[in-house]
Amino acid sequence: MKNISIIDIRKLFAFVAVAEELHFGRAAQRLHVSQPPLSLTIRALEDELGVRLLRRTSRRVALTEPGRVLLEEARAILQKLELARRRTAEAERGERGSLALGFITPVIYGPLPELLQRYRTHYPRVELVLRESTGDVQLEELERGKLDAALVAAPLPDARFSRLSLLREPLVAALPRTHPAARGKGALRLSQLRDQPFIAFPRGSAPGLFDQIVGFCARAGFSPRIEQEAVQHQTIVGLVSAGLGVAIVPASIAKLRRPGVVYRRFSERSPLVETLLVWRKGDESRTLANFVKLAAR
Amino acid sequence: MKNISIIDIRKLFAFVAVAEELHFGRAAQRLHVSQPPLSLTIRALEDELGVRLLRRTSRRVALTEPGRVLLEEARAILQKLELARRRTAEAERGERGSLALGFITPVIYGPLPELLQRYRTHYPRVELVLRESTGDVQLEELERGKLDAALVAAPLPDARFSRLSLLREPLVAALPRTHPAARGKGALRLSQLRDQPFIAFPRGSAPGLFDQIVGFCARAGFSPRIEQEAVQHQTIVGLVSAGLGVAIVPASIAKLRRPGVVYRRFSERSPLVETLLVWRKGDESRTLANFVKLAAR
DNA sequence: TAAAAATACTCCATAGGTATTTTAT
DNA sequence: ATAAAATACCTATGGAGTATTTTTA
Repeated sequence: MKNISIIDIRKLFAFVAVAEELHFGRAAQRLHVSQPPLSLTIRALEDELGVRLLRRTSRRVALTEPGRVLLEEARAILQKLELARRRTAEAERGERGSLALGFITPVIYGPLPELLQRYRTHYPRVELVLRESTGDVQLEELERGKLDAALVAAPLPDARFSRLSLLREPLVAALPRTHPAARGKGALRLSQLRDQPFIAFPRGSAPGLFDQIVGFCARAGFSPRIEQEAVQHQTIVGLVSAGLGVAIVPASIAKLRRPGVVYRRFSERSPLVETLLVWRKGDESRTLANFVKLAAR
Repeated sequence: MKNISIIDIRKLFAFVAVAEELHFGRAAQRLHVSQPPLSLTIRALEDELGVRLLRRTSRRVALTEPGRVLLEEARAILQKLELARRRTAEAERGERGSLALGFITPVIYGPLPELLQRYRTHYPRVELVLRESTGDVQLEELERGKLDAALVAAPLPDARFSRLSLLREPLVAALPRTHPAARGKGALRLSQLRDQPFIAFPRGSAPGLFDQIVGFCARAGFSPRIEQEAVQHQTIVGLVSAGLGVAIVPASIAKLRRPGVVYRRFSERSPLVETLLVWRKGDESRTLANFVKLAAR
């Protein structure tokens, strides 16, 4: 590292002082050094650049043209150095940096929007990188460091991660407005849907939730007759509104209002669908810590 | 200067190497130092910033969030340092910087425009600062360093300055189109203007030129009868076009075409009006030297 | 001749080297 | 068991000090 061809900041700092004072003695006082080493420092800088920066006589010191140019550059560089220190400190406090966050689709209708908004107002200088995908992919990306945190559905197959429960919500029925069961008031008995055509998502895209729904039906004494499959809840609700069948969805999906669709809660005790915030155990990122803290209220 | 609280560039340089290699050993090779001092350097940087920049295990090195932020800042700073060196070198060659140039009004119709254009195409990164004023003010500002060069009329009252003759031109007559002397072809005899009302500038604004004009008339056997005064040649020509009198002006003013004004050269041998480029003796500015060289063709 | 920068020298703090130990996978 | 970072210790370069000389307005 001897032969680093990079200008020494100490020399620049000294040069700025001399260029501003136009007097070696006063500049030396300002820098808390004696005058002779300061002269040597400036001389060394000039030799290094191969340029005369100051015209000196014993009566007056004046900047040359290269000196004026370097003065401007040097001031900018010194300022940038201070900025770097400040920004690094901000990053240390989790006020600057980036946070890669994965999520599964349904949380768009659940806790995600408000959480994001809250975080962005508290930490506006953190760049949020959002990635939507299925739960298994997210745990994989979390492991590899491509994500810092993820919003997924419980249960978590894996003990490698820390977790925080964000939401526990019951299942509700989504019914075409024309459906007989849509007419009633209050709670609906799940067994009423026994022989209805169901619309659901393929088990692979969210096995936990799928099993909860099927299990709920089983406890009500039937196995749902699934006639249509769609990956997105948005699509499922669309098919319901078209009268192709009924669906069982997490309660927060009811925010997805759509003409022709009626939501009703069940009189049976519904299993609770849980949304988890998960992150790598032992991850010391402060942006992450701040996000988790905000998520926990 | 011991207690400068400014981040050491060597440390930043070392950090960038480690952050890019994510391996102390390889980074040390790249920097041509051995590994132990590099570890100490990074440690010192971390202590100085009060921040952990790298998470190290004996198997892998990873950036922390503050580390990522500092890496970005550090790269920008190192780049800016190289830029500073380049720009200083450019200034040394006179390709960057500024040049303050004073001039008297008439040179706008003379050598100034082409000279400026030529200079700007050769040295586009030099900032040209132009100041218009009278000759005496310019010599004063030149002396005080507020100007680097000036275009003034000869003779120069002062031997303190270096000079270059840019233009030597004769005097011509500016006549109202309706004037009898405007009808002739070829040269005009100055003595024909003996009893005409003259329009001239006050002597104080350009004594040299004024005396040349009056002396020219004296040699033709008369003293001009000055009826109107105007400081600007533009105004003088305007008054001529209004028929208020005749004027004697440097030949380059004839470029100032105006309906109702006719210019004619004199048959008598006209004194030559000289435009000089002047600058401080011993001024070593390369921007100035380049300007002078271009002005000399 | 006087104020200010340059030169001459001395000293020590620290960058950098080598040898070795510790640590985590 | 091994690769890699940390620790320990040594050396020497160069940054900073004091005393003095040189320079020019």
